[in-house]
Amino acid sequence: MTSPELKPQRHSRASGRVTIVDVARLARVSPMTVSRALKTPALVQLEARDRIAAAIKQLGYVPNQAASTLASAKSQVIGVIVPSLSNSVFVDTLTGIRDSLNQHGYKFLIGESSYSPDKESQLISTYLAHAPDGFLLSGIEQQDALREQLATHNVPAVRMFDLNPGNSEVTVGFSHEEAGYSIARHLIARGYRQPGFLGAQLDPRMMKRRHGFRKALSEAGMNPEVEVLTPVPSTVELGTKMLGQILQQAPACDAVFCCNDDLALGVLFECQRRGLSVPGQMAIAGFNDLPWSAFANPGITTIVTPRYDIGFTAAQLLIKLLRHEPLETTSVDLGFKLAIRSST
Amino acid sequence: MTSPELKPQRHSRASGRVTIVDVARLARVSPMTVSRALKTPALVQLEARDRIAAAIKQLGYVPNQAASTLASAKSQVIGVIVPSLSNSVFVDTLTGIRDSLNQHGYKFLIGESSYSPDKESQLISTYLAHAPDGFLLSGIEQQDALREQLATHNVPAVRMFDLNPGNSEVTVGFSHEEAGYSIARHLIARGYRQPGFLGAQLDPRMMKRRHGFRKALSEAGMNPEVEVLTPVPSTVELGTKMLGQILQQAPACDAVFCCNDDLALGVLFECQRRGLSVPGQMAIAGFNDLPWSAFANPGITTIVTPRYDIGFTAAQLLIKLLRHEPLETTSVDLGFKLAIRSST
DNA sequence: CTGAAAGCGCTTACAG
DNA sequence: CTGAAAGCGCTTACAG
Repeated sequence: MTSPELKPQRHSRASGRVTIVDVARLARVSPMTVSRALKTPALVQLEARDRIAAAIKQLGYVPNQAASTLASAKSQVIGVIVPSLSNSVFVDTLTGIRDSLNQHGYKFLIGESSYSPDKESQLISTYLAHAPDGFLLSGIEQQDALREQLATHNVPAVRMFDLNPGNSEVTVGFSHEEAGYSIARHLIARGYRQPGFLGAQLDPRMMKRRHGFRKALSEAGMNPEVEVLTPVPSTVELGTKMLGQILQQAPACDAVFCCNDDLALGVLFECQRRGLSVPGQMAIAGFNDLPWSAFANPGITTIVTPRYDIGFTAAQLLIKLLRHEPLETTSVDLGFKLAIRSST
Repeated sequence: MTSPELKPQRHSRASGRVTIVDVARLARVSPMTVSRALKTPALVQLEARDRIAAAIKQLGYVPNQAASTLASAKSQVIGVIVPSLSNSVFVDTLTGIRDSLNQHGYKFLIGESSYSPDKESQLISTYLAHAPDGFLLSGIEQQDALREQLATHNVPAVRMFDLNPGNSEVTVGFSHEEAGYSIARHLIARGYRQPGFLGAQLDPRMMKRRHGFRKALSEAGMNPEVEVLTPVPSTVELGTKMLGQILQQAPACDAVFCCNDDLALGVLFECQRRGLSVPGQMAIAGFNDLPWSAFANPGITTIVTPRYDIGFTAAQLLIKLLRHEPLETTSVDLGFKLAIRSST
């Protein structure tokens, strides 16, 4: 006969995983002391610390982040939303964010909004389930519903790539309008008579660059209406097509400002194909200073954007917010640089 | 006198967050039924389901992923490690992974190993704290310690970008050696006498492409020793420099195989600058078919790699593994295509 | 400097 | 189809 005391065991849910309790037992301390040794070692006696370290190593202990998040209501995760990963501009920003967050033990979840406000809101809803400590968002044109959602969940956010003076939302970027303005001023100073604008994607920041560009032309008494706009993403291929389109519209066009360098590269290739000398018959200016721009033939005049620094600075500001440290300003202008090269 | 029963409340840790209990109360069901309505709605009566949905909406309830992960030991998170995010090849793979995982409710953590096995192991250790359900790794040359770690934690992994026939590790990619071989065969068939090799990064897959390239030259009785190798990452700028280096080493070199298209673009610009006609005086072949390759002037001959499909397929296989479904094969060869254009 | 108790918000494993 | 109880592995809030 089997013992009637030997009931089948209920609720056996052990994951087999090594836990803080196992480490504590081996190191002959309480679980609480192991937790302290990991988070605030200064509060734990050196001897105990050594025994704990040895036990962790021997057992191959890895802390369970889910348990930590649940108990502390802090996830050490930052949600990052960028418009696109195919655009190396945003990858550079992610690198800046990573370099900044890694120093402070934060991880990040990367989301790609494809420039869609709806998708951005949706991603943020999904990420909220992971209880992120904060968000890094792209642009300043978020939907009201999104603002409410962030406020309800009490999650701080920093906006990147634009400026937002006079607004309480923390923003890190530069003035796209001024950048477009300065390209136009440069082309005017060089003596081009009919500069045109090539715009893709048509996101808000691109439209601001366009606005600055048109403003400078108008101020100089020149025609600001020479342009080709399309909502599709900018690529080299698109640039090759847009050159033909703008020349058809304005045969006298002698310079183009491309809203991104990949468009500019496409224009350059197409000029070569058509036997148009650059900058003699067609000047080309781009935007962002992508890695190849300086090495093209000829080198492409462009706006150097501080995208790595935008990511790094935005992350630093977010960490300050999380620590409730005071900020000097809510709108950080990192500026831009006009790089004049042989294409204009 | 104040009542002696009114003790100060201990252990008040309420986060203020809306929980499943709040939803349950409002919907007049148990928390368990709310949980079921979310995960397995078919098991919940339609009326209850409607009341729960209304309560969720009214309260703005968002499930706490940390609590779910802790209770179920399933995180719905996949760890993805790629060598580099600056290389658009891997970004395309991430897009494929995303398209595949999103269908099944998984999120993913992206790590960048910078082609370093040490960094890869380190990232995986960090990610293990998040209890990922699985990993998608790049390459087949992982360290033994890493294999052990994955085995200990019982986390399945799929390798990407290479082949691994006869091995039990699941791998999705194509043969880099065959790709290098086919580029060499093409250059030989076109009549080039002294093809050279330009290699950057020197990662294992690049070395396999080189091996295939050299093998074809040797078989044809040609000199396989014309090459420039450097461990730095491939860029357009690097390509402009490497052309000079290989011409110095072998002035008769009349064709180059670049281990990546950005190198090829740099070579093209430098040829233009030096007045070398392409392909007349110098033929150029690249690798990967980056977005601009077809639109350069001339279009660049290259190997079209199935990088989106690699990501998509690898994620599909991982999901099968997680569901303990049988796989037909452990090494999936997605192949490659030789795109012959005007540069060769 | 250390530890016992309680709780974070879910899901598992039952029982009905 | 539904629910009460227990537990996942940590950290908080005390008390010493």
